Amino acid sequence: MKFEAIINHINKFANPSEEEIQSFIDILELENISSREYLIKEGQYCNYNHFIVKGCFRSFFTNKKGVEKTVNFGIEDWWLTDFDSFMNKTQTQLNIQATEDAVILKVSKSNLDIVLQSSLEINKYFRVILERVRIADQRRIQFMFNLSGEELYNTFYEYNPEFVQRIPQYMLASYLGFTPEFLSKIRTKKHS
Amino acid sequence: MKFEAIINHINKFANPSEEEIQSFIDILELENISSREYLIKEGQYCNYNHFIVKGCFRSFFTNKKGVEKTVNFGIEDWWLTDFDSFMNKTQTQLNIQATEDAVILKVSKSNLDIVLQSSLEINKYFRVILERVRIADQRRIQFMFNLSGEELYNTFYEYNPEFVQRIPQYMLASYLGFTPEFLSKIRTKKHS
DNA sequence: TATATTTCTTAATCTAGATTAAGTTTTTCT
DNA sequence: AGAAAAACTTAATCTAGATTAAGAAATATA
Repeated sequence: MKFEAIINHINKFANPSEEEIQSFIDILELENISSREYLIKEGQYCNYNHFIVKGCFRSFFTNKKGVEKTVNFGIEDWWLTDFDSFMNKTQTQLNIQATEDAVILKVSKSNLDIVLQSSLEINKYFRVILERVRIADQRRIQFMFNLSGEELYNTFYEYNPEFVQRIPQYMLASYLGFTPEFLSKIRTKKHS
Repeated sequence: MKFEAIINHINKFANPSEEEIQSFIDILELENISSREYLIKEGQYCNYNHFIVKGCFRSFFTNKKGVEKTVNFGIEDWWLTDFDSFMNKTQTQLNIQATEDAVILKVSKSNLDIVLQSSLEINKYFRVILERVRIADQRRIQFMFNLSGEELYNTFYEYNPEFVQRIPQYMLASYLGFTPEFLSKIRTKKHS
């Protein structure tokens, strides 16, 4: 059923009782999102955290020159939100957009806070996830520092071959921190 | 006394009982670190997380060309470790070094896990801290994408004027992602 | 199945920041 | 206080990747 993915995910990182699972499930809202639809848009208040059951999203902002910069991707079993807006109730600078038809489970900050007030294991679940996100962020920062554009692409391709097929190249270029033209140059080089 | 800083910090983000605080305090080890001493070195297993009571640290790795790249700084009231090594029991690629005489409280993974097994509020404390770290990491990634070297320096200076005095410029340059020579150029421009 | 829109490629030119190298200033240690 | 080490500056040259522009493929829509 519809909560299978999230329950499996929770059980992978914590050991909640039936009641703890139930209290969490009760506050989730299922939603279908079409390709290119937005979960949140720049300027809004991001009151939800979103668990991706199916599909792919990107978060991006538009810089001074009007160029879209992809900050993150999210696929199945990832949580996606703008934490700054979600936690601090500030206006978000990010857009989160579906890159394909998707299904999500969303949870509001206020409901989540209530559950986190009384459930040790749900706290643990989010703590562990955040630890893993921290590791990923640190690794990404290290890569950005250490690798040339070409090495970044090759490394990304090596670890996520199927994902490269799943998204437009210009989004990947933006995520890796360079222009689509330069990515095109790299790919020509690689495949010849 | 010696646990004042950490207790205040915990109470800022969670609401632990006396017993929860005590169970956590019991597993902390106080340590004095001299300037330039290492908390961990590349190749070691990083079994501790470190809370900085006093002083300043930098974490860095050495790239293929032998150049040191500063990944993070930590000052009073920050936790510092290599999460990848700490969580996954892998060899760390990072060095964590004191940039001035320091006092830390360290906690081993195994002891921390025991406390986290039974204390909701200590789980919450670390979850909330990690949420804040996530926000900082995301902001940093956005800055790295969006700002020129000069803008990066000016922004950093604006938000951390006192900190710029506290560390050698070449570490800051490395943290911001460019060379000390380029930072020198920027500063000449700024102050003339 | 044709047309419009989006995405990708190629190539010429340009620029932010790297590299190298030498000299200067500051800090540390005895 | 003096020597050695560490940190910072300046300037010339070089390069990875940006920018601009125009055309070609691929996808979506009618």
